[in-house]
Amino acid sequence: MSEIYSHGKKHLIAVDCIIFGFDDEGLKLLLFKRKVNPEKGKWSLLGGFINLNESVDEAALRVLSEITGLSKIYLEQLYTYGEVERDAGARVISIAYYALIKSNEYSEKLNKHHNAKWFSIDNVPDLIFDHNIMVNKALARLQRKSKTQPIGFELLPAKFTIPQLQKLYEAIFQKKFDKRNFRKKIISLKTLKKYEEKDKLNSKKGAFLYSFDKVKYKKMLEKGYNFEI
Amino acid sequence: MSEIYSHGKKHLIAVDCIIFGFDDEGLKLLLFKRKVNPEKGKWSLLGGFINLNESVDEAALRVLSEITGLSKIYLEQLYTYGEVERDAGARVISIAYYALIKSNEYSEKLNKHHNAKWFSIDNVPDLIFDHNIMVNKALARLQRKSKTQPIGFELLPAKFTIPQLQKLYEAIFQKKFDKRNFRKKIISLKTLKKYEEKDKLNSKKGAFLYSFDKVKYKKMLEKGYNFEI
DNA sequence: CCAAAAGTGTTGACCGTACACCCATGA
DNA sequence: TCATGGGTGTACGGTCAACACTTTTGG
Repeated sequence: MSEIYSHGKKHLIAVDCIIFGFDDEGLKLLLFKRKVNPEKGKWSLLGGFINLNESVDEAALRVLSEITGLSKIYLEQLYTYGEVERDAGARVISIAYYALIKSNEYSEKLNKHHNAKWFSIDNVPDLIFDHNIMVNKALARLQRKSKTQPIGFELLPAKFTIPQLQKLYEAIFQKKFDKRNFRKKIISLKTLKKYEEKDKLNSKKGAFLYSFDKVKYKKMLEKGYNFEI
Repeated sequence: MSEIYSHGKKHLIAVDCIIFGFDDEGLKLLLFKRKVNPEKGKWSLLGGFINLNESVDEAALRVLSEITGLSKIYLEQLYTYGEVERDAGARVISIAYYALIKSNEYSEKLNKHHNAKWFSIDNVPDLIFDHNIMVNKALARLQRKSKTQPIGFELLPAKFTIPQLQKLYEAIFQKKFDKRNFRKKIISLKTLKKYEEKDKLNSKKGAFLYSFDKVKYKKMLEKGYNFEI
């Protein structure tokens, strides 16, 4: 090893995951009751240290799948937090990731086992360290990305209705949309496939089911379409 | 220290800086000839290890100001690169930052001393490790941010002309704009202050000088203005 | 039969884009 | 006087935002 490397100081590096979910009640955040000191018993994001033989992305994926049991998760690096005193226990640099989980693929049983709980995005409790800052940044990122890319689909089941999709976007952007304009915009993207089936869970009339056409979406992205609503 | 921290493995953490500059010839990148093995003699980004007693942001700023002699630099964290084998010399996790430098405040003499050289953004050589990937991501970020925030100003002297500003935006977005539309858009933002002086370096007629009004700009950002051209 | 959610079109305002000529001046 | 870059206005088309009524059907 070149001498320059031996002069570098070594650090503890963690990953912390902001886990978003979505259901009838709106956008949710999965939080965990901390099991160790300091700050034992307080709510926190899911975290873990990075091993020597895994990449940072792999570490985030490992931590997530250990807890959720899911392997196909939308996961994206958010930001790295490196203040010296950010963690009261030791100097730890934390690389934050955010994940989007399809709630219908996630088992609620896991929560009791891990002391976890879903919180509504507009009712997030005080979290340890700088975790509230991470959550705010993740929400801002989700909003920004949703304007140009349909990542919101990652939070919905494979088949969904347009009113359901609208509720998702209203939850992400925290504002209401006109349903005629919303439908018009979504349809104009030509990336939805309509089914004959209806979902009657939320209304007597029933709403047609749609799915998302990934091939058409990729073409759309290349052309530089703007998903803004 | 809680037991959990002592189980974490420690890593070498570096910062790497993508340094942008701008002059008559266009958008530039400051690159350095590597002085150590492996890859000695190849071009690379400016980098350094993070000390135990400094935050990650502070480390990036320290590395930058050691080289450029500048202290007021626009600096923003870009992304963290954590593949196990990304650095051929050792397992190093690198936190990339990008910097915008006003070329008139930067002394060209510094370059010889540090084996550094400015490269045109559309003529970047092969760099060590994953540094080309970092550069591409930084340019994409600069483009995206420039659509909603006038960070391009960080690359210009305090007083500049509108044709100069247009050249900067054309360099960032790598495409030409209609000068009437550009001027109209920029003026409509109402964040420029016009001076009576003219700059005659680039034309016989001379172009009026402007400066950027940060107070008006901040108000604009709160209202959510779109800087897109 | 009625409550509740799904579905449907039109219009005006604004913004982005395309486009051509005159002005000032140093050489 | 002329070559060079600086400066100016208008018209079209597309996208966003506002707005109200009909349809379906389970209870």
